[in-house]
Amino acid sequence: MTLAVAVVGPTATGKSDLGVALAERLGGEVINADAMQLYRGMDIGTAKITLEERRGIPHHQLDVLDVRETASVAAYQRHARATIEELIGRDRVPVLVGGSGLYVQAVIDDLDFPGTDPDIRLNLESELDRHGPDRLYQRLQVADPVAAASILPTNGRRIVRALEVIELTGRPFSATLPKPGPARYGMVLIGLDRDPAALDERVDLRVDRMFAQGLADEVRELENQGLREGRTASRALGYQQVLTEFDGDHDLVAAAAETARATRRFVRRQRSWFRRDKRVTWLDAARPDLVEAAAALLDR
RNA sequence: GGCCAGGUAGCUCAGUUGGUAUGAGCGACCGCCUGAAAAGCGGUAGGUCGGCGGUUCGACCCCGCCCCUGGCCA
Repeated sequence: MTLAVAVVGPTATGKSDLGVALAERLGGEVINADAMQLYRGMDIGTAKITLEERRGIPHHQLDVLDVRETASVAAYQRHARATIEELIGRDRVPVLVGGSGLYVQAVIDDLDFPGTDPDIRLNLESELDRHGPDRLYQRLQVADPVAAASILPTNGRRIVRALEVIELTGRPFSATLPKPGPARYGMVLIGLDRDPAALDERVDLRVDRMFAQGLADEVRELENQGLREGRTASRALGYQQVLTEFDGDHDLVAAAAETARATRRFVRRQRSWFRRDKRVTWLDAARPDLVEAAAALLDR
């Protein structure tokens, strides 16, 4: 008897619907693993599933952050795991659904996040802003040659984090993802994908629909709630592009086109993230017997 | 029909005062990813420089003709 399942893969493939269907079938509940769906009020642009579409299935880790708050994998890991363990305790099947690869991995693999410090972080980041990554990278080469070897000299973000951890813990921070072993909670990983050209087309349609449904109004409303101060939320696909147009020509057609382009790029990054995880069994989301096929993977 | 501008990478365009195209942005493909991850970062492949002829040691660049696109004039 399978204890837990995760539905992963690129955006716009139909993960949310499959998640609900599986939860219904298995007596489960959904745990969101989508970084941007953590935010309250970001509904249209994140393609958040409606209450009706949830069909009574409880959804967790959804609408838990204010747009001004910065998301955090480490916090997500704690909360998602707590939720999953609570569900297991009640004999409910956890159905983890989402396309944020790092978030999924933080739940099912042994990732330990060594902490953070706002002051250290701020210092490093302002140094990055002022001088670029070169000298920070040189420091990293001295402090932790192993980490430096696995981080590109141009990747300011990773360099800053590595230096932060080293300064904070006094220990090296190789910052390499663990090799995937058996997934925590015995989780079965189902990957959902579609023919690339067909998915691109779906993305275009979905973006058009988002704008038709009032994405710009949603962004305007969230702007009043501090969206621009939100480090994570203001970068979300669609939101980012609309904000840019608010600052410029107010050309929503351009915003939509740019959102679609960026989303297609995102799809490719998601594929390359999940593709390498050999624990994932892939299903074509277009197959008519999708739910049955997915359910069949869980019988053993 | 005449005049002008233009035809260079899949797209939009730089460029070479004649010496094997440093091409750029976007796109495509591939990859990396430990507290912002819908973020951040990297790699690779694409060109008989519209066609044919000529001049030249050598032409994408000069000359001729032709084809195509856009504009103006008739």
